[in-house]
Formats: sequence, structure tokens, C-alpha cells
Amino acid sequence: MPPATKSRSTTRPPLSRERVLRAAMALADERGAGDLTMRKLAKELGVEAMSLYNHVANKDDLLDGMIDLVFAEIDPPVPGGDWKAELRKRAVSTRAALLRHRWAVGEMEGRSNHGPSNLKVHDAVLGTLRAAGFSLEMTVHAMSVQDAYIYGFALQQTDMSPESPEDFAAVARQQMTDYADALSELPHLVEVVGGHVAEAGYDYDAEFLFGLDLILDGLERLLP
Amino acid sequence: MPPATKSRSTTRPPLSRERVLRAAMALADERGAGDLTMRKLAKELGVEAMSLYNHVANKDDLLDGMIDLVFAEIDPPVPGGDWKAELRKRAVSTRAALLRHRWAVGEMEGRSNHGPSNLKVHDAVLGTLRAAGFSLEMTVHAMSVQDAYIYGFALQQTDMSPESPEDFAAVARQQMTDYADALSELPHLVEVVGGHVAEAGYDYDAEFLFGLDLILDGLERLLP
DNA sequence: ACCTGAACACCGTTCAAGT
DNA sequence: ACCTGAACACCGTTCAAGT
Repeated sequence: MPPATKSRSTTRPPLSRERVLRAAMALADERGAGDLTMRKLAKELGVEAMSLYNHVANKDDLLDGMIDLVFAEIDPPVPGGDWKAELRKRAVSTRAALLRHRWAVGEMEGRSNHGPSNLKVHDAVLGTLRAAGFSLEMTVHAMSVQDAYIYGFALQQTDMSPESPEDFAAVARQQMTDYADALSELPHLVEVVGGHVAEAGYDYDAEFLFGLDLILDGLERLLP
Repeated sequence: MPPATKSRSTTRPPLSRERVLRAAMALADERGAGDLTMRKLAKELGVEAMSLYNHVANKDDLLDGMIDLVFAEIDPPVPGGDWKAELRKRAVSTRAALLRHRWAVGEMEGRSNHGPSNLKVHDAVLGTLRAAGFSLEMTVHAMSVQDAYIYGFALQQTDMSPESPEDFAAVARQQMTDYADALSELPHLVEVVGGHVAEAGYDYDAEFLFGLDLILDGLERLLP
């Protein structure tokens, strides 16, 4: 038996950037970005707030790191394969990651430091488009429209909370009675939401795929 | 001359929800959403922070109101006209409003109270699609894909700061040297950014219209 | 009815001091 | 090298008190 050094072996493992980022991600996932605080994060790690600054430069650096962890979860497309299938897979995988970490899309605004995982995914997207035969110019267009759509859809989905088509339908019905007074000026909203969504519901997955395929089909038509 | 009542006529006009919202919008436009603070907003209005609570319920209510002011600036489409032209105009006008108020898109996440101007624009979009001949189901799809694209594009544009194609090209060239060590693993990024964007630049307006027309053309093809 | 002073329970971050 | 206590300059919001 080794001599009992003044050991603190039951103590938490030492802090590291990795551990700080992981804990921050877990905290934001559970309680939302608004509740992510240097002080609360430190408490979660059994440490004082000021210790975090040994591993991240500041809160912005922390968020940059967290966001790149989200990008690390994305399945990058493989250049040279079936380009439409590969890009479809990447889009679905990106949306899934943004749904697992709902705080992410709201924090992406204004951020200019793209992390390595982000760059890796985008390199793969560009490579897939080039291998499919798109010109340099068209490759830029094609990535831009896909990214805007994917992030924008995720932004909208964090907007209204009901998740299942059925819940959505219930909310739609409720709103029809809540807003009753204003509705005389909103005939088309009444027709579409009251007459369709309120009974058919709103299926986020199907809705996402509709737009995604519309865009991918449109791009295919532009191939030389 | 009227009797000099104990007047404070040189005083600021009395507070009102309208005046509070306008001042908040001006402050956020000038200094960004991060600098919008109940205390700073009050100072701007020559008043103490606590007075604001007579006109807005809390900061969230303030942001709801500000966002609806942004929607009020959007040119709604006119149902029954040339549907593609009308929806194109609405998309361009939405992007312009989001560019004038760059804080807005980042604050839209998680918000579930849609204001009257928001509802009015969306009612007009739905009406335009219905008048064009889209089914109820397809109308929902069509609005969803357009909104996702418009908001997502705005989100991306607040990401990287350079505005003109030339500035963008300069940044692209700079990045090619900054990231030099990582670039051996990012061949496609080097090809596209280094070989195209670095000299042609990146034109946000043209880029936006490319994706917008791709989507509108795709929708047209789905008309009965 | 509208405004305010003081207070409460928080923030991110710096800095000198500890081990 | 890593951690911390105390402090600074802030936050949003409540509440009782003023006019």
C-alpha cells in the first residue's frame, strides 16, 4: 500500500477547458442560455467563479467553445458520393444538433470566431458541391441558401413551443378564441390556421424536409 | 398672455408605451441589444429606471413591443396581384427591416407573443399564397420555407461583419494567411474562399436574391 | 396616475493574495 | 500553475413612499 500522501483523491478531477465547456453545455441544455452564468457554472463544477478564467478567456470565449461543440455533433457530408443524399443527411443532422442544444442558434448571432468543427463541416459541404459539378460561384450560392434555411428553420422552431402536431393543433385552436377580437382583420390566418392547422396540426419534421427538398431539387436543376 | 401656471412646459413630454418603445429601438439600433438596459433607457428618457414599469410590464414585454415595431416596417404583400412579385417584395422588405435593426433577429428566438404587425404581415402572406392557387397544406409549407430562409439569411449576415464585397474579399484573403496551419485539412475551403471569394468578394444582396428566387421558382412549379 | 429612493438578489470581471 | 476572497461597476425588479 502506497504511503498515504496528504491526498485529495476523492476530489473532483482538475478543471480543464474541455471539462468547463462540457459542463457549460449541460447546464445550458438543462436550464437554457439565460441561466448560464459564470457563477452557476462554477458551482456546478465545485469551484469558485474566478477559477473558470484559468481555462476560458471570458464568457464570449466560453460560448464560442460551446458552439463549436455543437458543430462537432454534425455528420459532415462525404464529397464524391450521392451529393443530394449527403447534403440532405448533413442538413437533418445539423437540425438535430440544434434541437438537442436549443440555446445554440440564439447565441450564433454576431459571433465571428468560427471554430474548427464548424470549419470542418463547411469544408465538407463545399467539397461535396464541387464534386457534384457546381462552379465556384454556384457552390457559394448553394451553401449560402442551405445554411440560411437550416439555421432559420431552427430559429423558428425555438419560437413556438408545442412540439407534436397534436399539441400544435390545440394551441392553434386556443389562439383562434384568444385573439377573437383581432381576427376579423386577419381572414387568411383564420382560414389557414383555423381551417387547416387547427385540425391537421403542424409537423416540424415534415415541414423541414419539404423546404429542404425544394432547395436541393432547385439546386440540381442548376447543374451544368 | 396666459397666467404663468406652475408650468414645466420645457420638460420632456410625458412617458408613454409608444415613447418608451421608440427610445428603446433607437438605443438598440445605435449601441446593440447588449447595451439596452432598463437603466440606460431610462436615462435616455430623462427618468429613473423604475418609471418604465408604468408603461411596460418588464424587459421581455419591452422586447416584444420593439420587435413588433420592426414588423410594422415591413411592406406586406397584396393578395390577388402578381404573387411572386408580391412575395419577393415582402422578402426584400423584411430583410431590409432586419438590417436596419440588427439586434432584432437575435432577440426573436424563444419569443411566443406575436404582435399585431407580425400577424398582419403573415395574414397578407397567407392570403397572397391562397389567391395564387396554393392548397391550404401547400400554403403552410410555402410560408414556412420563405420565413426560415429570410430569418436565417439575416442571422448569417449579422455573423461576419464586412459589408461590401471588397471588404469581404479582404477578410477572406486575411483568413487564408491567419489560419494557414489548419488549412491543409480544409482544401475545399481554400479552393472556394481562397480561389473565388478572395477575389470576387461576397455580395449579400445578390446572394439573398439567388436563394429567394430559387425558392419562389420551386414553389411556382408546385402550383396545380 | 405617475414617478422615485432605497433595497434585494443577482451579474462579469479584475486583482492581489494564497497554495 | 491553479485557485480564491474581496471588491468594482453593473444588472432587473419590488415596494413603500412621495406628488
